[in-house]
Amino acid sequence: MATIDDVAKLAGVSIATVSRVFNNSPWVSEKTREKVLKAAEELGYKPSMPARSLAMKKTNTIGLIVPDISNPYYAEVVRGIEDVCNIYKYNIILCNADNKREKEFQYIDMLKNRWVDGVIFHCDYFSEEHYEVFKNSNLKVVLAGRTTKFDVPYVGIDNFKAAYDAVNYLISLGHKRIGIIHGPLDDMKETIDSVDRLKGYKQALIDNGLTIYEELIKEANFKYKGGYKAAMEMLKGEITPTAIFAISDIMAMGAINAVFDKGLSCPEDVSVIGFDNIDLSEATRPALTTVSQPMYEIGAIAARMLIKIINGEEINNSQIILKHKLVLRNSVVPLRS
Amino acid sequence: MATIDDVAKLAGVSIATVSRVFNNSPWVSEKTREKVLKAAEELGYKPSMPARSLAMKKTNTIGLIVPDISNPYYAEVVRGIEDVCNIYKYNIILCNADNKREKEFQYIDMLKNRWVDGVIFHCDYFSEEHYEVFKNSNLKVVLAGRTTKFDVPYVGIDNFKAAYDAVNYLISLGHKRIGIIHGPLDDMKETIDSVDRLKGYKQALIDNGLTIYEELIKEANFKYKGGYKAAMEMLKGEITPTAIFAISDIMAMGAINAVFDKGLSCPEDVSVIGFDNIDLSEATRPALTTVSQPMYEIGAIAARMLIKIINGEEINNSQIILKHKLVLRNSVVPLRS
DNA sequence: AATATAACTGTAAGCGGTTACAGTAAATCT
DNA sequence: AGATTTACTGTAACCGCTTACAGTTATATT
Repeated sequence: MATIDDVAKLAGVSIATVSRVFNNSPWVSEKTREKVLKAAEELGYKPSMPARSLAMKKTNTIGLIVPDISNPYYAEVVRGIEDVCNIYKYNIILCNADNKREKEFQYIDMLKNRWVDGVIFHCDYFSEEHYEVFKNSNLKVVLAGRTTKFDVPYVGIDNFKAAYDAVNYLISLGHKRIGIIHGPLDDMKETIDSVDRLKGYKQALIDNGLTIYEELIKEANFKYKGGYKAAMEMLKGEITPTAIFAISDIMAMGAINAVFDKGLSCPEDVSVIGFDNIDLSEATRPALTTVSQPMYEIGAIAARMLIKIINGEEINNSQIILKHKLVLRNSVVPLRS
Repeated sequence: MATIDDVAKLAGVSIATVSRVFNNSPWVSEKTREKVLKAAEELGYKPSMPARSLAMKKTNTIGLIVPDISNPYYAEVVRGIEDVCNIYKYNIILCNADNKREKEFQYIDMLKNRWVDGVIFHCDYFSEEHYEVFKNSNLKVVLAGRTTKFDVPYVGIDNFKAAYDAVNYLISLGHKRIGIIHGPLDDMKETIDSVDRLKGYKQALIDNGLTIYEELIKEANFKYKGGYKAAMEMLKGEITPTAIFAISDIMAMGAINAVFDKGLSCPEDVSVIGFDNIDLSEATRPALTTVSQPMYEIGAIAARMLIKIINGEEINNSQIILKHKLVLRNSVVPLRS
């Protein structure tokens, strides 16, 4: 690979001048600029990022930590991030934390050593420990799809409200025995999707004077099979639901199939409502009614915010709650009397 | 951030010694090693990757170019890559080429400037131009999920054979009017998934003495909606299929729903077979019969191969064809007579 | 004409590491 | 005891780039 020295030699100038040309410094005569560009062209020269990073203490790289890239929700968030990074010439180091705390910290460490300009962090729960680590390493960070009580920028949604709305909608259609399939709860800490959504569910029941049946509250793992099993158990119980709220679309797909495999029909016997509004949520039969999260925007806005922070620009509001909305399809109907 | 100098000073040794400690050189006394480690600990020192990359001309980074990360197929391949890179301490720069040639080349250029140690390239078609670019830049590359006639390492499957097997299976069950939903053909170049699978489809029909109906050959875009529309059109035609081969599971999901929405039933009236065996292929009702690709392995093996190449290890076979297999579920039944 | 200014260009010192080579002290050999 | 080897440690050059500062011209000002 040709280096800046080669170009300088061939163009008959100093390396400083070559550098200036490639950094669009205005203090270069047109003639020199052309000479340099021609020499560079001839040698196929492009500045070396590692060298440049070292000299400028800037890598034009951001780290991206997600729990599981094979989950369609995250994949869509990543698309949003990718698109804006592309515009601003940032590159992304992908870190799949595999839902493990330990791996998250490993990755944070690694990203720090790599001098990434910032990181977008999509975790299940932003703990005090996380906060400390980021603060001490003065790594710039913004949370995607997650909120927190700490003073850290984020862009997410109001999970409590979203769940509340979903359940309220079911109640408004006459449903009284409403089941929920949630995810791992992790000590009931706030700002965990599962916890907030479960709370929203309960609050909606309470506010409408309905009973909370523990038998209708099941935990699963955010996967298709988990949703299927949880729904199956619920349907086998004493108290059977007339509607099920699954806190991810994938789990809702499992629930719908469980309803069928139990010999019942959806939505006639049991309504099912999901969460996320992934691409495939319209592919189920019945098509899935769900709470839509703006996944792409979460990613895009988080990326844009991070880049602003990196550039030292002023941010008016660094804790952003995006709007969710109900997407009505066919998996939910009024309770038949 | 503490530098090697700080550590050297605090430990009372030279920077060379510190470097040796961090590179596990055997020529350091135990006492010195401990001193250095303690000093490093105290300062929170970790070697800077950019500096190290520059000095060693090695970044421990690989580039990963995929057409679309939000496609579950790629997501799974990426998981395989991620897992082995993690083991060997490589990091991944994610490049979403968005199915655009131009972006692919842009990314290749960028990866070169970043001195990545190698790239895993998952493209639709590995052209001569690609070949030249990689050869001239002497960037190490291995193709994932793609084969080529060029002398470039790859790990993929035999798409022709896989499609042939799928269609042959349908024929063995008595089907004669078999439709196919393929993807973009791009001038019928070989080693493009769509082209090879379409050829396999045709060959199976020919070898069994069956007619090829042009009306039963539809193009779509590898998405759910595309599969739905293509199937819909096919079912509205003069000659209606008794079985449909969709060359991706997502499109097969669309096809199944099209069958239902046409007032027919699957598999009783129309059998549907997919391709890939993504996670959700068991979530459809009927559960999808499909040709399984070892997606995770494609990624994992490609990554392992690339790392070997980077390390200059000898590779006995650098063009690997993995086995596909039929996964029989419920969306295909024998033709009723 | 002498001086000040503007418009460039080059020199050299970093950035934070690695590593060839040289140097030193202790241990072993003859 | 002197020579040789072993085990470690330090010096300094280098990786490819940026940039402060110091020139060097050419042009404008007085």
